Amino acid sequence: MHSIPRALPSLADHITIILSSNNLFRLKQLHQIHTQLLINGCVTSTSLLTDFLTSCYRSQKHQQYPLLFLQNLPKPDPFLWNSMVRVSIESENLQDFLGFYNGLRENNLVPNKSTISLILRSFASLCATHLGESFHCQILKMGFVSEMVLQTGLLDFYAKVGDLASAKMVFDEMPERDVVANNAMISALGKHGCIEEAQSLFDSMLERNSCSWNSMITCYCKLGRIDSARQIFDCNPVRDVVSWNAIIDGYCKLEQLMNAEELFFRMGSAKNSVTWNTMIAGYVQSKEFGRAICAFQQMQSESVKPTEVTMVSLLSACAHLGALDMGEWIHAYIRRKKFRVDVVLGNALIDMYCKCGSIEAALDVFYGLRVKNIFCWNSIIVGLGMYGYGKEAIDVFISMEKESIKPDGVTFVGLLSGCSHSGLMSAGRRYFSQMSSLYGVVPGIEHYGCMVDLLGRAGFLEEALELIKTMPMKPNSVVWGSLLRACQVHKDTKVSEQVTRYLLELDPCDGGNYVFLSNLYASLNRWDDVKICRRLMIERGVRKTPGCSSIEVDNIVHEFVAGDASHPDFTQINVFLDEIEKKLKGHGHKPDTASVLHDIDDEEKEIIIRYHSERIAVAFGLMNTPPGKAIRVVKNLRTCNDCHSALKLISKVFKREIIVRDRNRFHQFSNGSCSCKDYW
DNA sequence: GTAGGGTTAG
Repeated sequence: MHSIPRALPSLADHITIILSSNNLFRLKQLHQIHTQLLINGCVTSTSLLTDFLTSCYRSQKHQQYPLLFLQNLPKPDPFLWNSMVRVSIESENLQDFLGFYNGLRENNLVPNKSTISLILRSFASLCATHLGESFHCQILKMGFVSEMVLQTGLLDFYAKVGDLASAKMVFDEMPERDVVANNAMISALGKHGCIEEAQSLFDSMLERNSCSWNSMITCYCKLGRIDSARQIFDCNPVRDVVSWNAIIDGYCKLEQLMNAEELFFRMGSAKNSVTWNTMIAGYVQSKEFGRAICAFQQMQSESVKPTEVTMVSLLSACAHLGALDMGEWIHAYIRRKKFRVDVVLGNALIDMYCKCGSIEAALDVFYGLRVKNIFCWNSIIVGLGMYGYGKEAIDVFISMEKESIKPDGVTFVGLLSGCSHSGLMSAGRRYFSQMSSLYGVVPGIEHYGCMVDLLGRAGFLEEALELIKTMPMKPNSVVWGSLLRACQVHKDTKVSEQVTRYLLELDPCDGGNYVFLSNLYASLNRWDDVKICRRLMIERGVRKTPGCSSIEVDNIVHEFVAGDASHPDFTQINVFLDEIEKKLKGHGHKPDTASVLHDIDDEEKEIIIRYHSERIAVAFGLMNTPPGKAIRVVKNLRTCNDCHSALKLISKVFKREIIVRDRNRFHQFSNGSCSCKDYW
């Protein structure tokens, strides 16, 4: 009689202690509780138990435990089962979800309404079309037919997975439609571009709330019809913060930042975190990375709480800028604020670390992610390839296969370019031939591009040319460019001329092609052809993209454009560049001027090369960072031969690791050599 | 219910 009351508080205390100490890793204690609970016939408070089981599940160490526990209960508990179904689907773990869901059904229980809603929403966001469809059938069998909330959930599910026909069917079958259902249908129609139908449904509605208006704004924005969207925004009688956010986003998506900002500033203190996120994302989409970071600082000074979404945009900005310090700061901020690192944020971190030159940190994040989607796998495969870790990229691909993730076109771009950067000929050939036969991914022009690059670099110029001639699509300038580059590396001038003519025809506006061609002629001392090239550029109004390099020092990104003297420290940098040059010459460096466009004398050429933007950025880095700290530079173009060999030497002479991200890949210079093994 | 985020060959 009194043995149970005595056992109960101690049991509850036990759970509370474990929960509060955050120590869920003691299996022994778990078993103890488990046994006691079974003996007691589960009389502990359900909410405490729910906390306990969900914490177990979230702790990652004993994820299998809650299922075991529930299966062993003498009497099935609908609340506990429902909770676990919700927790597992919330963490986007379909396998666990199915385990709990099937367990629930096997115990003759039914999911409750809120569980069903959540499942439908999760299926929608996971695009789990088939699961959603079969779930729909089950809901019908369980007799939830006339529940308006669930029908709206179904409607929303079909809308999100892109099945407009089913959405319409659910909608038509609804005995009555409230404003919520109508709104869901409007947004479904809008997503499929059926704007006329959406508009007429909107016009026919007797009751409209702010969501109805906002859905219409979004519909027009999604179609790029910003003027119609603005009209609705302007005459919306129930304008709320969402209306503002929607229209601002519409402008951002069209890169009309001025219009977006005008509204943004007009909002004053009515801005919420979504408004800020929209604007920050807008800056990032328009490649205004610095302004994105400024906006974030302002957001903080106005005490608006940043969210996971803010972090994703900021990380993307860092990735583009190559701002590792800033990226690391954001990562620390994410940890400090205990933001949930889901697949999207996780991928943003992986991408940031990859693009900022810290592949180790990228791998850490990657392996730390419990749920990975195709984007995460692709990011890390592409990343490894960019560093010249082709073998490792293949290893990751193999484990991706083991986890039954189906590779897509991007995966193969990463894999093939990785093989190309590492000179893995046979692996590259094998994956190229397998991608359609074994994996069902039809090679696109980008995959042919990778193969041309792979073959060309390895010196199989004829085979590369043959591939271009037989490929099922018209070769573009990238493909010809790869071959041309290969011709240059292998000093083949026979194929080059033929290729260049195609190139200029295909892409008469790309300044890079002219420069390349001109340099090729220059290296052969064919100065008349150089002149023709330059004249063509002037005639066609094509300009060489100026080389631009950036380096982050103390959280500020400094940009240097080749030959540009506008940086405030320019004079000092210049003096230092002279010093570097002297030291390099002392170590036997001979300037290689082949990449200089102009027909000018050698001394002048050397000066032009010395002012290549990456050299300025590296000099600036050497001057402004403590000894031993790695120097990380991001360049918009490909590094020239001279800079490449100079940087190798600088890394040795100044005892600094230098990491340069150029247009194609990473170069890790250390103690006189480069990670690309001069194969780039 | 409405708003915000990620990978792609030279």
